[in-house]
Amino acid sequence: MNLDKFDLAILASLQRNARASLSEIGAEVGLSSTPCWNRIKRMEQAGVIRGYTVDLDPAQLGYQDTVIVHVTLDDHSEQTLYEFGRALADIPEVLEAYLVSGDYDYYIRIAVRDTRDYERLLRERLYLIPGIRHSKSSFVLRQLKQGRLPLQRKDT
Amino acid sequence: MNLDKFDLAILASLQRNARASLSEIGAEVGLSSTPCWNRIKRMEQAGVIRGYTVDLDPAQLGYQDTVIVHVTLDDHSEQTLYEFGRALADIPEVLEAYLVSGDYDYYIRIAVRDTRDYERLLRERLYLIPGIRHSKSSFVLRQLKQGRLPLQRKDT
DNA sequence: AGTGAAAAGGCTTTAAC
DNA sequence: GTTAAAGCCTTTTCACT
Repeated sequence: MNLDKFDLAILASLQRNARASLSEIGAEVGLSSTPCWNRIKRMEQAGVIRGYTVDLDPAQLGYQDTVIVHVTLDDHSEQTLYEFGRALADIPEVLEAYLVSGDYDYYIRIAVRDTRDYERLLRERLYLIPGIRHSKSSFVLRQLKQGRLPLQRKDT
Repeated sequence: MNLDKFDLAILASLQRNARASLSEIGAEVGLSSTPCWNRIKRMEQAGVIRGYTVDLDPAQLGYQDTVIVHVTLDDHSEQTLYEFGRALADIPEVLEAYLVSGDYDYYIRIAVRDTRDYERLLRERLYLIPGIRHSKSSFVLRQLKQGRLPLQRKDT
């Protein structure tokens, strides 16, 4: 899908505030609300826009800690991978999970209420998944950055 | 801040669709639009709601790959940490950065257009940051999960 | 606290450029 | 592709429970 500078400006505006009104967005990007609406619908249809969500403060919702877990599986068959993905999908505290190249097979980021909750999660959920050969946890001491996808034209 | 089941239901609704109207949210949670509006404003004020954003498809915006970089710094002084955080903040492709316990000091997730872009980023941006002792990159082969913070009462 | 109504404003469509 | 205008729906306030 081809996106011009107005589309990218609209996306950047939505990244900053997805609940802004169409006239606010239009004023930001230099367009009236009608073309903004048309462009947004087009991008939703095309799947460039996957949805709109809210940025919440984990600490105020009881999640004091973030843990990054590295996991290696016993074998690398498609079936094992699939089952591992399914098992992770069932654990609500798992916020991100990546299959990666390199020493470890998976990087998983989980939100935990505290260290007790972390211990419970590992014992009662993660370690019950069959096929885990090895895992290593790192507690997040500080989040240094939470960025948004940079939006600019490829040819600039 | 104390959140009751209605607050949590409103947040869950906003997680699913942050652009829903107040009447839609109200219908979902079993309230009229007025108390929904009041509760949302209260949660925005309190910082539970940090903002509203859009979920975009990175591939359609030209970012085909995700790389996770582990970085160790030369020393662990607060000043070095601060400067490293500042430098990362200036790199738009850095989407997440965590200071962690364990073998490595930082986990960084970056969005790259392709392997050439990755090489450029490392050489022209990341490796120019002073104080890096060691780093290791892992390419993401597949994203297995992208979850949202679980929202439920602590006492249930 | 919540509801419902009313005013103000914004969204979405149609039509015209 | 754009803008302008019309009708409708939503947001927001307010009075009342």
